[in-house]
Amino acid sequence: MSLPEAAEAKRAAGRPRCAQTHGEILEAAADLLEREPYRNISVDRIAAEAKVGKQTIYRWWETKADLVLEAYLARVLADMPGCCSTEDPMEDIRADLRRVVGAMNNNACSTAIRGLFAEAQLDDSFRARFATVFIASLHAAAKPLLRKAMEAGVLRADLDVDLAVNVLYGSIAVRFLSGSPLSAQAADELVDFLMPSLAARAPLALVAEPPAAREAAPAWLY
Amino acid sequence: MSLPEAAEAKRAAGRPRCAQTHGEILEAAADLLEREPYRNISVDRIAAEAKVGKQTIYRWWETKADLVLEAYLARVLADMPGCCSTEDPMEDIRADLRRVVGAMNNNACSTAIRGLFAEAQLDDSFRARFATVFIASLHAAAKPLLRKAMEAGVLRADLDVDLAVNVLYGSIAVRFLSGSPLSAQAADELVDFLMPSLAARAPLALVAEPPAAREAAPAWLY
DNA sequence: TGTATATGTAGACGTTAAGTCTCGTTTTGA
DNA sequence: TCAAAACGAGACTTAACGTCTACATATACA
Repeated sequence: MSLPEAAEAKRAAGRPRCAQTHGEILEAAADLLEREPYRNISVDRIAAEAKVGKQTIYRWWETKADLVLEAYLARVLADMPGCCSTEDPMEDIRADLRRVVGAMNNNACSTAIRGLFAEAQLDDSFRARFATVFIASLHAAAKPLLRKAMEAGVLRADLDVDLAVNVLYGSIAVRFLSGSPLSAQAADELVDFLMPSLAARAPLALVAEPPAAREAAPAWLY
Repeated sequence: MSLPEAAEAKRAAGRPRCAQTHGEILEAAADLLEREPYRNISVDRIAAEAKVGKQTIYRWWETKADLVLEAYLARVLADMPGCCSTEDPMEDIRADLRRVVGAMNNNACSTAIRGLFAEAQLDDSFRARFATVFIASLHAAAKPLLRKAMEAGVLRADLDVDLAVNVLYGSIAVRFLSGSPLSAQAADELVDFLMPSLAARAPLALVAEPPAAREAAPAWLY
C-alpha cells in the first residue's frame, strides 16, 4: 500500500487533460438541463452540444449521472442566490428552505434533481456517490444555520441537527419527488409546524430520552 | 362527453380478457421483484416468467412502471403485517412507522419502491399516477391512526394531519431514497423528536397562525 | 530531436430494453 | 357460422449507454 508518488503532482507522461474541455462539457450539460427533460438528455447530445468526442466525456466521468451531478453542483447550484444572513437566525433558516423550494421550482434544478434521484434508485454505486455529494452538500449548507440558532438560544441546545435537517428538508423533498406543488408559504408552514420540536425550552417531558449521540453511520447521511 | 354505455358492463364483442392471465403476470412481476434489481426486470423477462405474450402485458398496463406499481400493491403490500390496533394510539403510530421501515428493508419492497420512484422522476405522466395510488395509499393508511390519537386527546386536536403524515413518513422516505440505513429505532427516535409538534396542548405560542384550511391542491398530495 | 504516452475528435459498434406490430390461434357474443 | 377481441410467440423499431477503433495533437523524457 506504499504509494511513494501519491502525494506528488504525479504528472504522467502524455498529453495533459484540458480543463477547458472539461468545463465546456459541464456547460453543455447544464444548458441541456435547462431546456430538456432528463430522459432526452443523452450523452451523445451532450457531446454534440459541447462539440466534444463522447470518449472524452467518459474519460472525465464514470457515468452520465456523475456528469449531471457535477454540472448541477457547478452551475445550477452556483447560480442560486446565497443564503443571506440576517440578525434573526430563524429567518435565515426559513430563507434557506424557501431557497430550496425555489430550486425545486426552477427548471434546470428540478430536471437535475429528478434525474439524479432516479439514477440513484437504479444504481447502487451511484446512490452512494450521490449521497456523499448531493445530500452532504445540502446538510453542509443547512447545519450551520441551525447551529447558529441553537447558539442564539432560539433552538434547543441539545437539538439533533442531522435529524432536524432530515425532517425539514426531507419533508420538502418527498413532496417534490411525489409531484406535489411547492410554495414558499408551504416552507414557512413547515417551520411553524416543527417549531415546538425545534425550539428551546422543550416544554413537555414527552421526549423519553435525550437524543444521545447516534452510532456508527456518517452523521450527515440522514 | 356523453358516454351512454359507460355505466353498463360494456361487454364488448370478442374474446373476454382472462383475469387469471392478469393475475399470473402480477405474480411473475412480484416474484422477480424479490430476486432481481429493478434494472434487470425487463418486460420480456416478466412475460417469459409468466409464460405470456408481451403484447398481453401491454394490453393490461400502459407501461412497465404501472405493472410494477400494481404488483407492489397487490402482493408486496398485501403480505405486510397489518397495523395491529392496541389501546395506545401512539403505539399504533409507532408500529406503523416501524412497519414502513421494515418494508424498506424488505427486498421486494425496496426494489419496487426504488423502481417506482425512479420511473416517477423520469415520466411526468406516471408520476401523477404514482402519486394518486402509492402516496395516497400510504396516507390513507396513516391518517386514521393519527386521527384516533387526536380523538384520544394524545395529539393536538387542530393537528394538520396531512402535514404530519408528510413529515413523519417523508423523513423516513428520503433517508431510504438516499441510501441511509433504516432501523426501527430510528423510527422511534423520529416520533420522539416530533412529539412536541404533534402532541396535544401546544405549549408555546410559537406557531404564528393556526394551520387554517389549506387551499386547492388535493389534501393527501402532500 | 525523436519516441512513448495520454488526451483530444469522430464515429462505428455491441448490447439491452421499451414499446409496437404481425401472425396464427382461441374464445366469446350475435 | 362469423366478426371481434384476447391470447402466445416473436420479429421489429428506436434509442440510449458505454466501448472500441482510428487518427491527430500535445507533453515528458532520453
